[in-house]
Amino acid sequence: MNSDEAIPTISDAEWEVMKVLWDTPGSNAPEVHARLQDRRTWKIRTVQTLLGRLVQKGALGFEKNGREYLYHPLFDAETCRRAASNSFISRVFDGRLAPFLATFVESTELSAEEIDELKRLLDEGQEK
Amino acid sequence: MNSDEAIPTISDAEWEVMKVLWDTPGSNAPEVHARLQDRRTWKIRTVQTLLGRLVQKGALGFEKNGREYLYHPLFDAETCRRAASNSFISRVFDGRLAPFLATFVESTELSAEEIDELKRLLDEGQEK
DNA sequence: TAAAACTGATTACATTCGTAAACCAAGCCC
DNA sequence: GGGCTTGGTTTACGAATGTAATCAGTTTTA
Repeated sequence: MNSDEAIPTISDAEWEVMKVLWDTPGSNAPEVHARLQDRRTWKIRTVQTLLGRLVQKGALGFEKNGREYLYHPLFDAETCRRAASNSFISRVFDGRLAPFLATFVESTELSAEEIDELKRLLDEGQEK
Repeated sequence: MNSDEAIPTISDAEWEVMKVLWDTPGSNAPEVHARLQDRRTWKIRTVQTLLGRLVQKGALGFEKNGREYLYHPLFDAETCRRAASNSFISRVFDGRLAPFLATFVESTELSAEEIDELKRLLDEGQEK
């Protein structure tokens, strides 16, 4: 799994494809297409275009297996999510996490259970 | 301040302009340009284009003052940030906030002070 | 009052993105 | 063995984005 190279920028539509391949790496285009059925109404051509672009960007790799291509992520999900999060927080919240979290807390979009879970997470972080 | 209408989608570059106008609403193009000097090397033409697009999108309004236009946001910052955050979290984290926060906690990108602040925020949310 | 300076409007142009259709090669079916 | 099916490659095309240059109107200035 690559970790040194610059993490490519992944577009909205491309995220869906990446998520499928993190879940089941080594899928070919029809398989990815099938696994997106419930969320997106994309034609298989659309999925192939996205796969091709992700390969070009260096986000995906593939091996040929006979005439089919088996795609797999070149970066793990954590790495990509972290990069996207940092970029988002810095763009919208000037890099400050607290105001971001405050947005959710104040708008009561969090259940009591979620709040507990988040507090537990923070506790764990503090112990390290 | 508008709050009923659909919140427009604001692009990366446009966020910078919005942030200036939330800070000092009623600025004209040259003023916005000046306030961006430290962060961006945009020409004033670029800033004017962004202002125009934001007006078109319904994110900004303006009044004429003689020959100059004074721009002001039509949505408050909280509203826009919340919309952007929801969209981001649902795109990248399938709508679940905990994994997002875990990303930051695990990567030790948070100082002890920040963790304390976040916990305090969560406590406040819980009291409501 | 004619030129200079300031401000906004219109037009431009290359990239990226969303969404494919068209085209082509390799197996498979009869 | 010549289509039909399946899988991938190339090309397309409009909207959004980043980044302006040019044009035009107004006010100030020499």
